[in-house]
Amino acid sequence: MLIATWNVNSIRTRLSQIIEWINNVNPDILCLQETKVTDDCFPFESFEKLGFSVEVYGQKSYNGVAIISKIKAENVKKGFYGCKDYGQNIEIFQDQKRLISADINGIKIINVYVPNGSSIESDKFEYKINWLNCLASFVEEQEKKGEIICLMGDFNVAPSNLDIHDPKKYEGGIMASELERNALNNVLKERLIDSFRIFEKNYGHWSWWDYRNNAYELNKGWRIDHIYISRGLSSKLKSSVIDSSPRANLRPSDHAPVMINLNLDDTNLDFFDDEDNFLEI
DNA sequence: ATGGCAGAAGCATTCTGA
Repeated sequence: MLIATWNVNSIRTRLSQIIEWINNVNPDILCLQETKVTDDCFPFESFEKLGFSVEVYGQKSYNGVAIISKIKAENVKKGFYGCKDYGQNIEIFQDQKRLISADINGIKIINVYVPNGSSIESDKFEYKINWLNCLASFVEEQEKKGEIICLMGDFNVAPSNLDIHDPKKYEGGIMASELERNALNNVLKERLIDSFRIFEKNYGHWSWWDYRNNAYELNKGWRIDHIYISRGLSSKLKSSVIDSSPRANLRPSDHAPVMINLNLDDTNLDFFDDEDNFLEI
């Protein structure tokens, strides 16, 4: 089963590119961020005529998330709920449509568009940290219920300096600060694994390139789009890749899709064989 | 160091993104 995430930076502007990508890659689940449309304007038919079901949680101009899936999503929930450890009222997050979750194939799919935060000094930065803390509580509750989780999306955080083309230049700044990394690690704890880092340990793999300064042509990128999976799913994980090819399109999104392949059929796939040390991360 | 680019709203220019 192929599961993908892609910040498309406007579903309407990117629609033909997304359809082309689906036809090439044939994902089973595609989580989108920054759709930038109200739900009544979402182009449902373009996906439904390809046999996908569509769940959306959008707003005008900003944010917006969607789950496109071959198997119909069950128990679809829009926004945070049940964040018991989070002290503040979750109502403050409801006006920004940044999270949608659903059950597909026995997996709790959680699709997030984490706030950017603007700059460390900004009020938006505080909002970002609070949002991540609320997400930590949300994931905690899901885990307590015994859910097997696949948490993916645009996190707007580079987990380590290996995930930034010039870590010295951006050290301590937005998407690279210790506060953000700690907040992200508090979401993951020991329960969720960065699927990409199971296979690739080295510097030099990006999911986002700034539109400015020829960043894509110069390959000056960041890895800020992630797919995190429950440890219990790790034995099913066959691959995790960033498909940078759509970033070379005319009028591209500034983000590339990221995807994993899960082998849900073969329950005997041994993840800890003699050659591999995948979980030593 | 600064501004560079892109999208939406809406029709000039501002806001936001990362």
